[in-house]
Amino acid sequence: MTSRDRLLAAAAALFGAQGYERTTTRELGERAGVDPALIARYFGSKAGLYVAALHQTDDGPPADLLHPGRVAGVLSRLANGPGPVLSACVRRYDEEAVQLPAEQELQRRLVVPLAERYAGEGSDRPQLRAELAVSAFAGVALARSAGTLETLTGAGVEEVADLVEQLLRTLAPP
Amino acid sequence: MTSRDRLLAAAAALFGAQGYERTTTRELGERAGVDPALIARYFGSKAGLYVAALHQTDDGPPADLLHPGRVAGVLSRLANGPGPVLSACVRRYDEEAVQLPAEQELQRRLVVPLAERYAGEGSDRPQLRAELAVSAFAGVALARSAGTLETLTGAGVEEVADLVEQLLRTLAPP
DNA sequence: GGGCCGTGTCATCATCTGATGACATCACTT
DNA sequence: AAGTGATGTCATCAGATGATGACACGGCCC
Repeated sequence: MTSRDRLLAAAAALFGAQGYERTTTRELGERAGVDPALIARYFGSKAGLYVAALHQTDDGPPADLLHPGRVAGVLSRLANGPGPVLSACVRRYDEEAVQLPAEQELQRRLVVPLAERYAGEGSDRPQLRAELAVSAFAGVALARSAGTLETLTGAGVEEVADLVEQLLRTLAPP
Repeated sequence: MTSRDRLLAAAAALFGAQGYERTTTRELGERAGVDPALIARYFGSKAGLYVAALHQTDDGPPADLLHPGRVAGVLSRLANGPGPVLSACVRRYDEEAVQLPAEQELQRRLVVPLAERYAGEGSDRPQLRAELAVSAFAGVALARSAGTLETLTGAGVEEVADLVEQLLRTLAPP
């Protein structure tokens, strides 16, 4: 594994677990077992590394959140941290070079698929409903991984996923 | 208005709009028209000022989110920023002196009232349902105020409030 | 060997941030 | 007038952070 790849892996882990601002280039370097100056060499800047890491975990055309098991899947994958995409949903970054790509990923991976489902089911304002559903889901997922709400954090994935799916379905009236 | 009060007002505004870490003592001082060193004098530290500001906007016994008009009320009050309490729902603070009081305020103002309503309506796991409802609400409110999701941010308060109330009611099965 | 390029190391910079302590100012009391 | 305490001002510190540029090493081709 090249140093570049090691940095990408460290970025995915640390940015995902702690968010962008709270992750320092020194932490990234240490985690990757690599000199932090290599971030500048390979990605130009910390923001560049963030964007590269964002586009790295790109697994094909995304399924919408109401696809069976998807909510539980995302929730359990969040055990190690909220991930960069959901974090972007509830907060605004100072640097445009970070904010814009994060917005696009959020739309592409979560909002658009859900909006298409809602539209297909004949709901009005499918885009609004989808964005509302995604932000509600993000709230639950982030709160769960933040640990601020003890009962929510302690509950099982299936139990939470069930309730969340009820919510998402509520937004698609027949 | 004393300098102390000016600092409290600035804290409520800036911490609410930008969050704790992204607000500097110099900003607080400038906003209050006061020397930043006074923060240390009156509140001991930046964290002390945060906690004081948190407990300041303490308006009696809080109504639960399903109280008519409450969702819309909170949403419209969030025009100037997410506020310190909701922000605490989805992120964890490094300093315990900040994290713990924020958790308590969140429970007292939003979770407990809703849990009592759910319990009164005979739902099982009322605490879990309440925490899930609050975190979902926080996600929507924060996303709306962050502006990451354009359609959600652009939608009217009443329209969003209607949909959110549907969500909260979904969590209380008859 | 000699030149060249990809890779990595290191020292260092400019900036920001929270905090501190010395000092000044002013009102009020004695 | 002298003392005292509350209030405010200022310079400055120590630490962290992102970024940069000079330099070293190693492989490779001519």
